[in-house]
Amino acid sequence: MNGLRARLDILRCWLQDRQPDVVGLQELKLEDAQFPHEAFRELGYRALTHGQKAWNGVAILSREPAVLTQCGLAGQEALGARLLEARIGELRFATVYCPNGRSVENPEFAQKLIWFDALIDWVSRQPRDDASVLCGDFNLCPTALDSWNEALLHGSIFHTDAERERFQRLLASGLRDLLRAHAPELRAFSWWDYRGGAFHKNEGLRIDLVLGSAAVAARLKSVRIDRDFRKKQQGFTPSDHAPVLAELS
DNA sequence: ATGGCTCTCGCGGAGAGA
Repeated sequence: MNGLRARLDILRCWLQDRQPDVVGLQELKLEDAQFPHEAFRELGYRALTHGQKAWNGVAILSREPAVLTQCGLAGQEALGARLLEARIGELRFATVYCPNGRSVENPEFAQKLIWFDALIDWVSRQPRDDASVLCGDFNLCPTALDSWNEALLHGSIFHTDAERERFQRLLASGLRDLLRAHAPELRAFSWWDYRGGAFHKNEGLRIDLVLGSAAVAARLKSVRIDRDFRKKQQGFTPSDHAPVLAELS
């Protein structure tokens, strides 16, 4: 996202073009009082928000009424506003902005792992038979297939065994990586660095994921990464992340 | 990738992102 205020125009284009029912947003970089509810209301969406000044921040947009069920990850508030969950009809929908970690040597990396442990605890306590979705910016590549250059980057940030072990524990708690459920061997990225022409060289990472419970996976029709919106749209600067779209029956 | 963009805060340039 890189800031909702800076990306509101291109987000509006995307909502109008793709017409999603429910959306998870990450990296709002604004306080709740600054959230542009009216802009979304005009497009038919209501919003739940968990923001903070300048950094982080998550939101859920929906056409149907949403009931807030979780705001923030318990015990991890010091790492910022990074988790929000709501019930929308029969669907439990959570979105996360997982910590970056900066580098393996940085103290923030250890904090990232602890944050993931808290996320796994929270997910593990949820009912197994729910239709539930957990989506967002996970700031890790689940497997070698999800990186443009595993040989170069293995062991560095997003590519460590410690991060991947956390991700496997999330899956073990009863979630499927929906893009992999739909396309086990597909090489597809969701993020490309702004610098050095990385997008045009397809030097990207798949770090933006939609996870779903068995009940959701059974209803899965398609998942795709909306690469077109990593490009400039109507003169509006894109995020360095592309949206990920999952279609359920 | 030893950091070549693009944000935020706040009025210059530092810090964060991934």
